[in-house]
Amino acid sequence: MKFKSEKELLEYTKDIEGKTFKEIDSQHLLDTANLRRAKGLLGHVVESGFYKYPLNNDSHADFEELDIELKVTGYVKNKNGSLRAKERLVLSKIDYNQIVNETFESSHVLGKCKKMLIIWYEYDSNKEAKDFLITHYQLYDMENDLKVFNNDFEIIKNKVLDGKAHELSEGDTSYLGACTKARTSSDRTTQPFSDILSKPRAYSLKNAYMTGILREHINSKVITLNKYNTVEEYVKDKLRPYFGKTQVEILEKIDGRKYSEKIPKNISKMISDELIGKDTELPEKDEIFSKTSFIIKNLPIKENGKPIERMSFKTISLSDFEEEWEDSFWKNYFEETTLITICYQAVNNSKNGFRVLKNVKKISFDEYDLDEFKKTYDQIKLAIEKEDINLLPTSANGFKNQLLEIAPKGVKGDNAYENFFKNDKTKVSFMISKRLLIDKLSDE
DNA sequence: CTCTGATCATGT
DNA sequence: ACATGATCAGAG
Repeated sequence: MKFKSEKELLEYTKDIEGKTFKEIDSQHLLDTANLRRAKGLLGHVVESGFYKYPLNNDSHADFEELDIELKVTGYVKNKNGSLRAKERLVLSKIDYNQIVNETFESSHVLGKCKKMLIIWYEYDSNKEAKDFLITHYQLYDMENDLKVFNNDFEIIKNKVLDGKAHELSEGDTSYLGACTKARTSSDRTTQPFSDILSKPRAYSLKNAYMTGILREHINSKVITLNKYNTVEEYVKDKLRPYFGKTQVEILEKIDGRKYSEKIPKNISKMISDELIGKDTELPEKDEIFSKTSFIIKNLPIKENGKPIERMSFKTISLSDFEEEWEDSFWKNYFEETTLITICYQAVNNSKNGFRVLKNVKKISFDEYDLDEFKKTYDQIKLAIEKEDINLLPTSANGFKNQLLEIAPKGVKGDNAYENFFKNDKTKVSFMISKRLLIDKLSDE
């Protein structure tokens, strides 16, 4: 079937809403396939069954005459009813040897994926794939976020130019990710400015971005112009007037109160909440926040720039460890998230409250980090399996060169590690080790 | 000092 | 009432 115009294509596509894959599978692809791991199969079903296209693997856009690429992707319903993309959307492969000669405007990925018809279905772990329900479709155009894409593209390109393709991480960028794409985990490829072999990667629209555009589509929200290319840029902009000032000075400037006596323990957090915004308010402040996964962090550092503390993350619960690492929440979390770290320097070993706003650092995790984190994850699985507190990878009890630790959390009188094994009373969280932080902060 | 379990202040 | 982000504080 050929379409003469976008309008015609969209008109035809209307009928797909409300259908399950089984209902449109006129080529009976679902009958023979062994589901579950058959990636891309649902896309093929839509392509051949609904649009009556012969299956192709060439590099042309699916609706070639319109330069529109077809993408079929899932979302899940959160407990509170909101929707969230199930996965990142993988675009074309990154050719490390080519990217260095490209701009985003001239790139292969933009050529193929600038406009996409995205078909959304509701993923439901209790259903078989053939029964997933298609509920939305949208014509998506990268043009709307071109500034951010350009910036992301340059970040990826620059890493390759620096001979650091092997250090790429999805957390490096805002919307356009460089996700791993290998047939096997040992698959490696060359890069132009280093002899180190690198994991093959593909461009992707990051999970948080997909969630952003889905929600935008459903709420038909008016697109607010976004002023910033990265969260880091936003944060630096907001903090600009305060660099070189102490925490107490900054807070006094903001709220007019004096803090000479008792310093609130969370003074850095009070400042970042006020100047940058509380996490829940951020999506309204700038579009960049509703389409990226990031965390604003505060960190005290010494005069030599090294961290004074480890960095903590939210609590972990038993159910987080049911999956294998590859499919786990935490792998995805560390893979995709960017930590925007506001550093306060302890000049003359000054105490909390009297440290000076020094800089803002971006931290993301690469393959090496994730492989190390896996060890911690697997160790926790083991501890759970054996129900043995002593096996938990704490910093004291863990293994050598551990980058991800677990640490207690809670209130006075808690017995944190004991509680971890009682699902409903989690009192344990992840912390990344100082060693890793030192490494991350000294980058550049 | 560093290490590491414990605890605080606040938000939801 | 409990999770979160972050610092505190005793041991060594």
